[in-house]
Amino acid sequence: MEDVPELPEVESVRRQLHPRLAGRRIVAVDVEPQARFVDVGRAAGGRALAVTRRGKYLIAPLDTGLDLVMHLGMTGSFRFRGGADGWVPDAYVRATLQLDDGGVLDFRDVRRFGRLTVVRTGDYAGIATLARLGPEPLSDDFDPDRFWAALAATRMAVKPYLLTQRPVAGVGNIYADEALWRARINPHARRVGRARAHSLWAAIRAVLAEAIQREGTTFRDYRMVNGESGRNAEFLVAYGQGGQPCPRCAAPLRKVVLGGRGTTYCGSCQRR
DNA sequence: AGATCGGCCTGGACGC
DNA sequence: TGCGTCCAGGCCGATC
Repeated sequence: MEDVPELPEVESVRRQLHPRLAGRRIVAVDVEPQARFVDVGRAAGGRALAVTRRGKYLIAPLDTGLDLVMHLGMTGSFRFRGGADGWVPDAYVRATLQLDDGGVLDFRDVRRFGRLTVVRTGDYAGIATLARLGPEPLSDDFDPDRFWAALAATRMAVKPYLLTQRPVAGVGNIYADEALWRARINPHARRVGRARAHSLWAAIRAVLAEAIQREGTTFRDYRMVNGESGRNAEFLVAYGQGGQPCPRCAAPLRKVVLGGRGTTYCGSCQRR
């Protein structure tokens, strides 16, 4: 069971990172040499205008015509040194930003799946998933009929398709299982009609909005910038609940591998 | 072009 | 106790 950061976790990080980073000039950058860190040194000298989010990506536009694009991967977190939370850097700090107000921001990432990339403003062509990212689920751009059309246009099973980030941005393994359970859709389903697509559309929005209110799901690794855990884990009804009775119909929840990912669902009340 | 699959990376859980 | 093996998983790139 892994608490990989998805949209609610990344949004919770963004809300704490923005006030500390926006308006600050990045004085120096120190990254460990690694393929997943691309051109990060170019961020030095730029002033961060904001910290925004698209799907699971954090984006800090700089006043130098560049964007610092950040992805937490599986275990990534941002922490400031010298704060009230008592954070001190450990062996898992992979990158450090020095700010003009004396702030020192560490990017900690045990498994090194996180990515930091500096690109020209808005030029995401070299970041394939970001370039093809679907609409933000909690914005008006996420339209139920367009979502239905996207599901109808693929031959993939619905859950792996959600994980591609193309029909909608920011849904990962945990919230895909939760939303499919709530919409009563079997994750293997390859045909999703209009009414069911609309149910899934609503379920995705509800599941993500509730998780944001609880500042994300922490099992072990996920932390916000202030070091605190999210409070959503105890509200999960599908993910990680294999073998437990379905809260809706009491049949035991099944745990399978689908598209190479652990998947928990109710074989009784989630229909193909 | 869309779909599929292996690889990346590491600590922790598990088996003997 | 200690060692080996397996597992988790977002994204990317190669391949069909």
